[in-house]
Amino acid sequence: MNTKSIDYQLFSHEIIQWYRANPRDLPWRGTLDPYQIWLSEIILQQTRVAQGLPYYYKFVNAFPSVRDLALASEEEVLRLWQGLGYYSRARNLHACARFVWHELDGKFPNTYEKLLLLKGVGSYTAAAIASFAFGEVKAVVDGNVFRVLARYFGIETDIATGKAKKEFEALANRLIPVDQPAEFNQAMMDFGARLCTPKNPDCPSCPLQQSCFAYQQGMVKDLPVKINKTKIRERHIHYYVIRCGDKWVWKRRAKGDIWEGLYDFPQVEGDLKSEKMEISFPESEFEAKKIPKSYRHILSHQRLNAVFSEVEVSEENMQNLEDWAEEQGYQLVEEQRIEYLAKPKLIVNFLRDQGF
DNA sequence: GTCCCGGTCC
DNA sequence: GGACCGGGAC
Repeated sequence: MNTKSIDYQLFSHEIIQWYRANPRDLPWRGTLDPYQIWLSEIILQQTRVAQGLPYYYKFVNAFPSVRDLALASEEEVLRLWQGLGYYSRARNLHACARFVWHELDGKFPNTYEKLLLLKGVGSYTAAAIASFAFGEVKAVVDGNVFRVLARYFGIETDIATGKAKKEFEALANRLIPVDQPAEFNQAMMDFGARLCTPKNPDCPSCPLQQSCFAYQQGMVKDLPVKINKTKIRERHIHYYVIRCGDKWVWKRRAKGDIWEGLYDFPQVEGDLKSEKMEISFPESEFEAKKIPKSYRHILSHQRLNAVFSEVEVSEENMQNLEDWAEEQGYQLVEEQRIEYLAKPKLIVNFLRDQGF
């Protein structure tokens, strides 16, 4: 860190001044309702505002209060979350709403420490709710804050480490003014999202340029330091789309893999993109028709290569199919109910190509 | 296509 | 520290 004496007040003052002139107009700002603030923060975890915004509207519309969310089913919540990714957020959101409604008399915890005990609420989200809804003096540290502080103060600690988390939280909590914690937190995030951006930050119009370590040292593009060592796993999946009459065979994905709780199809997975990945039916031989188009679906840590085969089962084999599905833990779903299943993006894309 | 972005949990 | 998603910039 820059060891020259640090003017904490100058930094905080300038950030807040900048924010007052350049606030983002977001629907959850201006409310003090912890439910709406919590909802927006969970949706925005790992998600850009532009992507999260339509989901925020869908959710406040469908579930205007924590009670409405608590009384919904998990399937309903997952379906509304469909396409947003990181589905554990939706499962935790629902579990948390139930907890608040049934165990806490519908009242959100009102301190940072108590908020931290909620599922899906970590240090960032707890600080956000505590400061925005309850005026607690607790600094948020998200990706924006890491970047702004690393650049301005010249901190070279790898932000992927636990050490960095402690270090940046300590610094942010020294910077946050006791008389306007919420405004400071909003300001830091907006400043990082709109001016001090990851690529091509707008240094020429930055009010902190003169005292910014990175700018003065020509290190803006080198900070923050983030050592990415996530290795990407390649997977090959052969999906079987099995139909009988107007019923389709679906599989609810289990714990311990991607897309937990969402629906896709019976599948076989192989190391190579072998044509040999075949699903085994009990007795009858059903013909699988390969769909020519293959799909590549990229996650942060996996590359999925998916192919699909269609299996048309004649109606006289319905009972046979039902028995087999039951035994395998699959579900038969009528065609008109498919749109209500929560499905991964890959499956939504596939269905779209099939005309659904 | 390739690279980059981001909170919480286990 | 690694697993968890999808989209946007280039």
